[in-house]
Amino acid sequence: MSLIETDDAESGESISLHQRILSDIREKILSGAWAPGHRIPFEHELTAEYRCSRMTVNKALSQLAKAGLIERRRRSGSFVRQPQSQAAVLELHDIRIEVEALGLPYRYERLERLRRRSSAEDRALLGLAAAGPVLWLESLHFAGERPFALEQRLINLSAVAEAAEEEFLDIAPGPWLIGRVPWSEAEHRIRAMAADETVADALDIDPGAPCLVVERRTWSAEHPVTHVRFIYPAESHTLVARFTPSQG
Amino acid sequence: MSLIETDDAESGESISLHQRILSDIREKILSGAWAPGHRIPFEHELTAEYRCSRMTVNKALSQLAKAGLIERRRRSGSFVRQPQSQAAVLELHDIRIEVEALGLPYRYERLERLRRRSSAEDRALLGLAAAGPVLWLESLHFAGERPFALEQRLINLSAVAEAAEEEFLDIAPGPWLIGRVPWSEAEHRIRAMAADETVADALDIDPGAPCLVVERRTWSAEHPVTHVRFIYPAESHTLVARFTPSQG
DNA sequence: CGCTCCAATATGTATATACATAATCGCCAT
DNA sequence: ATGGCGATTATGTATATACATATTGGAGCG
Repeated sequence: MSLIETDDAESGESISLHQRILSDIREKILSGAWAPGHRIPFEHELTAEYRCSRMTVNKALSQLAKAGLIERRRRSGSFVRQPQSQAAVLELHDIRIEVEALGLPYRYERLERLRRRSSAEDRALLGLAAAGPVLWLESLHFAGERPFALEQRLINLSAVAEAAEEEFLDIAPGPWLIGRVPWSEAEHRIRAMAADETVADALDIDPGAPCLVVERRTWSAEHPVTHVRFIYPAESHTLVARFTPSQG
Repeated sequence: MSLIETDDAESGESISLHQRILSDIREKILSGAWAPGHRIPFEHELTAEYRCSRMTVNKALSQLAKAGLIERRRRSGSFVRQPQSQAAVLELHDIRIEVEALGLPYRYERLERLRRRSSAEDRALLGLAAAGPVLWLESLHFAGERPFALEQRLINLSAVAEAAEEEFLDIAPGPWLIGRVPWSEAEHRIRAMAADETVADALDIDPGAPCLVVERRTWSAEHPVTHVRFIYPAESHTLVARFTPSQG
């Protein structure tokens, strides 16, 4: 139990009150129950509803505002903002961070791991001139219960020999590579794609449903290191890149 | 000035203390002054340094932790995490240039032009607080014979009054705006979408076909200027962003 | 009628305090 | 030595309070 006894019947959870307010409101917005433009209850009303102090409510609302889900206006209240789909920032390399930024529990699952000599297609993807050993990995990233992204990755074993020893069962290839291999150059390709049967199956969506595909090739000092393809269900994901010409 | 007088000589800024602590620490990390693994000062030390309460420091550190810049461990302190925040900045693209880079003849066609008072939806898209006049434009960009992209644009006439005089029959809104209105901030949202009937009709593709949607909001000195949505048929377009880590 | 100015109101930021929780350090007994 | 256990410590979350700030709506005046 927490500091204060909220004498809810439904509790049993050990999450903080702050987290509960946050996810309650987020759910109302994402489910569409509170449409864009809707005024969400005032802080003092939520204070009464959750029987907590204004600071706690304020912290939750401020967080939602910073996440871009709501907009706060003095003297007027807080309002649901436009986009249904939440933001994952293009700068983030790490899907775990993207998912956790959404306030959802993250889970990683390796589907397949295959060591082989590079095919012509592999070499095209990696930008390799000569044949050599590569590692093929397929994994799923979950946000809560739902698949968040399918990852298909090639690692050039000539550049990262140690990868051959790693099973990638407990750690995703992305975080593993970072820190081990400093990258000197990267290239992103972003496009839309209809889910084929394999992808639809993995992501638990309908075949033909639109997906966002982000492919990244990375080089370390002229040597191709990895090629990775992230496939996101369209409705679950929007890339956001925000920038100012001079300073952030 | 704020609630407390920090009697700094360097101030003059009206930013909150919380913001200052945040950006101070962020800067130390991003500049490399505090390397990954470095233990940043304890909350009570920062409390002394900034002459503020623990809550204020705590809020700033929690925020940095949520952003993934630092890691917090009970009884041990807070530590700098992996730095690699790579900004994948997309260029503000000019469709004419994209098309001509493909070696195809470019053509522009204005479909619709409507001056109106901003609806709630318009204000949400533009990020406007108050109502005011806006200009709605729908245009098609062709590569050779085929539609290359559908453009749907809102211009905030309170910020760019001259736009009301322009018909946009011979010049696309993008090039027109550039140079006339210096932008201070921009935000890209990229996602996949299934073409609805209107879009499918305009782009001459099948309804339900996957499309790449690029939305951009632009501000000029805090004032929302324009919101534009480019819709590309999936098979015709891939965004490419190539970059090297500038530093850190 | 329209303009100014003031009070009311909701959010923004900070304070001081309290207790919970997790991890570590060191003491002590076996 | 060594294994357990309590004290210490840093963070986590919540409280109540205070005052700042921006904006809206209305009263009052020319």
